[in-house]
Amino acid sequence: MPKRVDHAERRTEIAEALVRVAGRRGLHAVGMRDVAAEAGVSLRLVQYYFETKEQLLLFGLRHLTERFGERVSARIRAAGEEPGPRAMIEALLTAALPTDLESRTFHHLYTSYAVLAVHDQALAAQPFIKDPDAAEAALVGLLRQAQEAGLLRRGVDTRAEAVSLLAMSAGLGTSILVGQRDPESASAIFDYHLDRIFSADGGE
Amino acid sequence: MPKRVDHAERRTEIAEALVRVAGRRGLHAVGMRDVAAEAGVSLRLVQYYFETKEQLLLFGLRHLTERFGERVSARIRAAGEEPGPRAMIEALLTAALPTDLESRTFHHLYTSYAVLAVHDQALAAQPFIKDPDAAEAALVGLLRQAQEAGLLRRGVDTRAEAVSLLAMSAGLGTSILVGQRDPESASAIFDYHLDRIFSADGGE
DNA sequence: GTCTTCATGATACGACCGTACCACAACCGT
DNA sequence: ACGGTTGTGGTACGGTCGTATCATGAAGAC
Repeated sequence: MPKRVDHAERRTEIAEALVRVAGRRGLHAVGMRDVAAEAGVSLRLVQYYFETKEQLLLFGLRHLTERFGERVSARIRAAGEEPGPRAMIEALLTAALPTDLESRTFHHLYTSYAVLAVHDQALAAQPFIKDPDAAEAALVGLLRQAQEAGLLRRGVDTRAEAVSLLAMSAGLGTSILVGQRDPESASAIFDYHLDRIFSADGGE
Repeated sequence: MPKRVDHAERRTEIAEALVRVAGRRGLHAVGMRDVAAEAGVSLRLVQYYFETKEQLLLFGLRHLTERFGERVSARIRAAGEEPGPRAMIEALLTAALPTDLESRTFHHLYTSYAVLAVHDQALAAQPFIKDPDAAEAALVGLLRQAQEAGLLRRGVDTRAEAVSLLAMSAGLGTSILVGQRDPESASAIFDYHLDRIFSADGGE
């Protein structure tokens, strides 16, 4: 059986098994044996491709964020052939909400990692900083673009609005996750603010 | 030594030990033995006052939220003898930010509990719903009050603004917690929105 | 003054977890 | 052809964790 194997691919499969089982039972409840069983390989192999559990977790986090970033990008592209800035912003914000299983899992695990990162400097060095900064930059870019096109009301601070909308997205996402709020009401909140930011004649 | 002892008081002491050690090392890394050592009692006693670890965690969460609720209330009362609605709202929002050790611990542990609650129905039944709803109601009340006093700009939706501000508070809090943002910039965001919500002549 | 109940200590148990070790089969380079 | 590297399985080890058990001293009840 042992033919040469693509390590990167195997690591990805195992990382996806980690994400699946962690999404089902919670990251705190996941052991190497669970990941091995979910991936359909032996415990030894998980050890083989990831020397230690910490490395597995790190790789899992990176994989999770990459996959979700791609998903959000795809959603934005799917927002229309020639989407206006407002539609793109709305797509960006709602794509980040935990609506279906995949986005729920992402929110759940990303938050789990964030909590761990508070006391684990290896995790703290991971994309908790870089990744949201990229989202913020993208959102600021979209708002600036809309502003220069004259679509925004007077007095709008694009940076402050971008930060606010992303913080709201995170906060509302957690509320949805724990069942306090539903996705529709969160979307309504976004609409409220985009109505406020964009001119009445619409950015669509 | 064994004189009669106040169970409630003892449970509170142990719960505070739990909060302290969980704040230092993370909730996931806390065992009964750690709590016992932190509280200066034997492992057996922790078992005695809390039959099981789950009960300890539940009680710890309740204690944490109660204490923090009192803290926020105190901050609001301290916002001035006869504070305007805007000052009270600002106090409410900034008091919830993780600025010092206690508020950082609160944010950290509350988030930890929220993550656990995703798959633990005993935790899901805890104040994750009730507590933020109370905060939302309070904030809506303050905004309505300001609106009726003519302090708000036209077109402000008090419910939507309350939900947004609280979601922002949660989102910004997490950003601060993981070191992505500092408390001052978060306060600036609140100022930006309160400037927008309140009339130019000020609600102060 | 006994006797029950409360509070506390020490320690043992069983399970699980991450990691390490050992063995071996299959492939590749030479 | 063959020796060394690579991939894989099985399993054992040491530690920790939550919980259970046993024992016992001190305090209140009657």
